[in-house]
Amino acid sequence: MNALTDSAEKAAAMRPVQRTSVSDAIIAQITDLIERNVLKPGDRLPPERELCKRFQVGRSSLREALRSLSMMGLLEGRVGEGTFVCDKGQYVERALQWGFLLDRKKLQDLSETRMMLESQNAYLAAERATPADLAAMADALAGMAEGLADAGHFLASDLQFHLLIAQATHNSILYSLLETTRSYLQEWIKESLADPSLAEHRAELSLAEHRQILAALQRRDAEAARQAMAAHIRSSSGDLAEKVRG
Amino acid sequence: MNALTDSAEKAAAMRPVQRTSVSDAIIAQITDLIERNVLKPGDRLPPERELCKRFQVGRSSLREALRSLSMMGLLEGRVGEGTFVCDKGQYVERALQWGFLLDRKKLQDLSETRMMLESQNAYLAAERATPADLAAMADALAGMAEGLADAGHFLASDLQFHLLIAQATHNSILYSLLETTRSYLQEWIKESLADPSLAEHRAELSLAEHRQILAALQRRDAEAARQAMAAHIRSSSGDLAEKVRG
DNA sequence: AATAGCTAATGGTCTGACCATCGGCAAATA
DNA sequence: TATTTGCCGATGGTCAGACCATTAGCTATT
Repeated sequence: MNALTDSAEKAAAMRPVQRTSVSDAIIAQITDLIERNVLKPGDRLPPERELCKRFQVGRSSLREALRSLSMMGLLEGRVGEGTFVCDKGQYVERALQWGFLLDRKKLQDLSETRMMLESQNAYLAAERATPADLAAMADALAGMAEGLADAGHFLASDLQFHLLIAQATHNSILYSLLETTRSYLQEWIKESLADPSLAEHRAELSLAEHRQILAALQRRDAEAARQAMAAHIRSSSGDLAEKVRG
Repeated sequence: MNALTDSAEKAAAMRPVQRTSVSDAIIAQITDLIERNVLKPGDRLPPERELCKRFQVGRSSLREALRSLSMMGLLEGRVGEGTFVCDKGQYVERALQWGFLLDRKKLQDLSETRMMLESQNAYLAAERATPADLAAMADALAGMAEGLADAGHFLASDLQFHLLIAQATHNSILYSLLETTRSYLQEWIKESLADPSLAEHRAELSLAEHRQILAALQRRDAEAARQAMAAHIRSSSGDLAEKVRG
């Protein structure tokens, strides 16, 4: 054995050297620029070939960095136009999305999660919704009433109503989570309403349930809003659950 | 004006073509393989040059894909050895790198989201926890009691207790969400406990609160469990909230 | 005035090359 | 024999140059 490897003190004294990859360095720089607001949302970056000269790196390394930043939702590349800073500051939201990207297929779990998010959002929205928020919800509800015959129109207004509630919480993360879970379930929701025998009855019932929710929100009755939303999801996902099991 | 552009029907009939980039296609394929567990954590991918032949793409595109996957914490490249599939835990570590992107509003939102997840998980856990789950929680609680003096030990057991509750919901998505939100807040939680003047008092208080939660879970009293958890989070995040505002 | 065609700029992709590092093996060494 | 040293092939990391598809903006034609 070497004497050095035996000496815990000396071994501790020399740490592994810091080996930073070129791409990581570029990522760090650009991220820093965005964070310090030197690069503002919507701004256009210099062309790749010029960035190569500035950073003194090859185009491969630069592109790997830009690609990663695009994947994180910080940048967006458009052919023939340039590379732009994204306006949506969805850093965290995007990351949370990755979190359960791997074990989807758990429709049941997802449905339960959605129910919890929706009802809790209703609770918070009752406390925080501005008059403008409530007005927008009323509009969406009117849209649903108009679209009773048109499934597409009805569903769009339905979705909008739920998203408006999430928006009224004024919590971007809760909104993003609901949006994501909802988007995963959207396919099945569509299918369940595609059945013409159920559609009409369900649409009317759904409309009534939404009215109750909105009424609770307008009364600022958080607990009632939560329960109304929970009841709505339960009733509307009943067919869905059967479909999943069948 | 062209007649076609005036015709809403015909315009609606032809949608924009789907232009999928090569890298995105590779990312989708590899992600899918990992999801379906064909590629297990620790597995080694074929060399880049061979992947190029298999995917029939250039090395640039392949590397941009691998780079993005590495950035998301799914893969890890080691020079001279190969590219390996990460276990899911490594993802959090990478994600923390972006922790500084959190502004105050986001931090508050995240904290609120966590509170909602924790309390709702407690509710569900009260209904579903198995005897084994409850025993594990009791162990974690004992660990906290042991570590009253050792902040590191205490915090570890604390975290474990909360994760065990999430696990007891037997809902993988809720667990994953809580795990992620928690990991983001972990460093701030650490900071707030780092203040020695507060630490001792808070630790004892925290222990008592955890005992109440566990008691509610053992009684299968879902509502009590939720409220106990909510109270705990409120009390333990009080200092945190002040730190954020200051 | 509107349209079609041209041109330059730009991101996307491919190829081939070189480098630094790592694992393993054989030769040299004690 | 056991350990160390040096070498070699494989592999990820990086670079440079080229070509392609798309886009915006300009120009000439109608």
